Amino acid sequence: MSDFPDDMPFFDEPGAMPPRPASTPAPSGIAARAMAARQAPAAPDYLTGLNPEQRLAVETTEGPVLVLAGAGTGKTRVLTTRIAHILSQGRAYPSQILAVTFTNKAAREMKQRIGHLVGEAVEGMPWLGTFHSIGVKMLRRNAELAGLRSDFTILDTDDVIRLIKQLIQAEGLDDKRWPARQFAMMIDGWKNKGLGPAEIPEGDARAFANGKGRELYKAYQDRLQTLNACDFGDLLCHPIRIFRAYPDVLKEYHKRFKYILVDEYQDTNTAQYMWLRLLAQETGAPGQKNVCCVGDDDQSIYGWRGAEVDNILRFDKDFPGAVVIRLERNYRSTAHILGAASHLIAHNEGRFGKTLFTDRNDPEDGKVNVHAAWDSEEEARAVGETIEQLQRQKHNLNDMAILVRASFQMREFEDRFVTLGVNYRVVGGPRFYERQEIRDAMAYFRVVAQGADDLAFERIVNIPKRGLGEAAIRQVHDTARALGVPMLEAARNLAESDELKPKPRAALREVAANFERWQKALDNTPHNELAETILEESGYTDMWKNDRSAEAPGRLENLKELIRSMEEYESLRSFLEHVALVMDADKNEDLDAVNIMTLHSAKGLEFETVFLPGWEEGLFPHQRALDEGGRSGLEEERRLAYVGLTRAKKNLHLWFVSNRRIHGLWQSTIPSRFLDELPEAHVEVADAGNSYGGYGGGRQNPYGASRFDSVGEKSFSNTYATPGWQRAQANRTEATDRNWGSRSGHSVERIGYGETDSGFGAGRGSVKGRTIDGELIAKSVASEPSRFSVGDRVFHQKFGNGNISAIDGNKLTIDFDKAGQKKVLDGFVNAV
DNA sequence: TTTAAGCCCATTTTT
DNA sequence: TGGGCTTAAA
Repeated sequence: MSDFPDDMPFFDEPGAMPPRPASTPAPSGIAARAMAARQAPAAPDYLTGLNPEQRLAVETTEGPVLVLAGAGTGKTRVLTTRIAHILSQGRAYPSQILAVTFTNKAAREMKQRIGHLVGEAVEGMPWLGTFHSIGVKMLRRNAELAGLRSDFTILDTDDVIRLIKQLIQAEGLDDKRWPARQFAMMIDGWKNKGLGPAEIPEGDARAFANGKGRELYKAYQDRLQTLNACDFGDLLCHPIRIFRAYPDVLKEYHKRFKYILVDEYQDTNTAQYMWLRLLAQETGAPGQKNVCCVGDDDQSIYGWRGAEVDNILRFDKDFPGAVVIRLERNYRSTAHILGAASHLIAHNEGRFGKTLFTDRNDPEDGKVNVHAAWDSEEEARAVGETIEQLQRQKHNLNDMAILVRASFQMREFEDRFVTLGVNYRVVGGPRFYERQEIRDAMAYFRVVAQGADDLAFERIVNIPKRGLGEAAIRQVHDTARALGVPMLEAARNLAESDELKPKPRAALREVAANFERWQKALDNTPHNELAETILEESGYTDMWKNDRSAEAPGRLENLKELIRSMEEYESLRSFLEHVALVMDADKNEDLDAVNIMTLHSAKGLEFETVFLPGWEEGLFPHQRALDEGGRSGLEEERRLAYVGLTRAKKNLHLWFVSNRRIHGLWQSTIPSRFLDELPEAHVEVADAGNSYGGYGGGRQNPYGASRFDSVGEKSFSNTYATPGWQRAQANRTEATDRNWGSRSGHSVERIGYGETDSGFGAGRGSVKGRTIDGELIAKSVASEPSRFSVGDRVFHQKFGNGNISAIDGNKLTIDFDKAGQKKVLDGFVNAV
């Protein structure tokens, strides 16, 4: 409630004036640029050190501006300096600037860096934050226009799923057949597009719950309203609806915001776009549109969660007369790394087209290294060796990162580092506020703060166990519905009646009495003390103290940490809001450790040395991205590769393996097409040593020969001078057809493609054809009976000779002479 | 209420 | 293959 702006004057009092180092009055528009151009003697120091493009992006304050900022070109610097510039020129008060980011981390960083430039004035920037945090702020001011009270609760995904499950059951639908999780995702998708129940496409509405999708969505929204709650999507959708229905509300914001800045514009979804467009119709004065969007279309990697690259691509159409500024001078990476990344990304269509360059020219800089390994174990071992080697040369582990496409790849590296005794940290992963004990504790607090929070109530009413079974909870639920009151109140009523058996009645009475007492204490007890009391008196801490499992002590520790962190907030409410919006917890930076994370979570980061393992078809690009996204899916994968490459400052190592175990089955893999899209001049194929990394042995790469087919084979040198290098794109399909055309001949070895029903992406039972560049290149033949029988002697590329001991469809269990019993797909073995 | 056995699933993730 | 989750049984 602390930052609830209603107690503040809408426009700022002069006391909030920013420092104004420039004593000259601020000229506007062209005049400003003209003055800058003639090198005004009093150029403030924050401008020094900017390159011309950056400076232009900072100083073009009036009118719409799109800054296309390539990786490592100083994007954040431009954004923060621009704000500092606006402030110190006296063009706006801090509270008249709307600055939006996607993540809390980005917002925090921005705030910090502006602080360095302008000092205290940052504190007066209440409208710097994530889309969602700003959305909440707006919604709280006008909650009643969305049918909510201003103290509404924000539900997390967990709550949402439980709520939807209840609704599905209430409709008399089978919650197995219609999973709540799936419907939650559908709702999320609709809200990403800004669609309410009435606006969703008929097809979507029919696709769920026997055609009841729309009704269910409606029921969900109604339920949220009675609960006085919002989901994440609503934090933007409600404001959009309010802006449209109440122009005077929007008008106020138009008057208020003189400058709008948006970070990572390529990641905006349709709802965010609509929200922004409404606000950006006017900034400060009639006809004025001071919107500055910063982004990089080449780093758009969140299409799968609703981001529309199109938003950035059509910026100049949305805002006619927009100035487009390209930042292409890279300050991060070596020329080789940039060359490799640029060449790769050039394979994408539908992009603005930027070419990163650098002045850096150090002959010491090595090329990008491509390595082959036999399997993922060897891959991890080799990466580990390189890391130890670097460590011996006094490199910090903190400066190294392993970026994987999918998190299952992490395990092998972790295992390896454990045996080597190398420190590592996994970035991302399950977060503090998502832990069970934290959520439970938060549920207690939520009920205390907002008695109508039924979802929170239901979560903890029987935790710790109080003998309140399903039946009793159902009764509370039904009573609450019947009386139209929150469950807490219904519980109180029931405890006084004799509708329940003595045991649950007593339990309910105690719970109700507890909450009543805590709620009373809320106003006159420091909230962190109260929180501790709640957890003690409810028996929640005891529950974990009595728990003998290995995690219990850690959970108690987390609860302590939770209480400790509450001190920083002035009220229970503001703490709850913080947790709802800021789900991240900080990692231990003190420890020197190798960073392991997914490519997605690496966006925005940089490391001296980067390892990119798993560059194989099916994994990267991921088969599922190709199947579901066609050509645009492939392009997004390529952008992901680009993001990966551009994280590296000096050293970059790419890896691919010939064999990988997927879902317990060994699959033979072929090098990623992205490897072939790297330019020869900047890449070095590292010696594979003893390992046989080639895609040889008579198999054929269905995408046509690749220059990586024979890495490690002695008949070829380790260079690019392999025959496959000149492979034309057209040959790819041709070669593929040839390959598949001959598949019925037993002499031709088959690779695992198409026939697998457990391979990448293919669904069980219903095997899809494989799609590359959006075209179907091969149909599955899963129905084909296995050409082997039990007892057959076969040869496997990885495991050698063995006898088949069992056959399950196309899955063979084979007793190998050397490797022991393994399960493999029949496509990977040959009759001997 | 707790434990064991079957069952389904298997990119990426922020708020 | 292996983890998370639901169901069935004690």
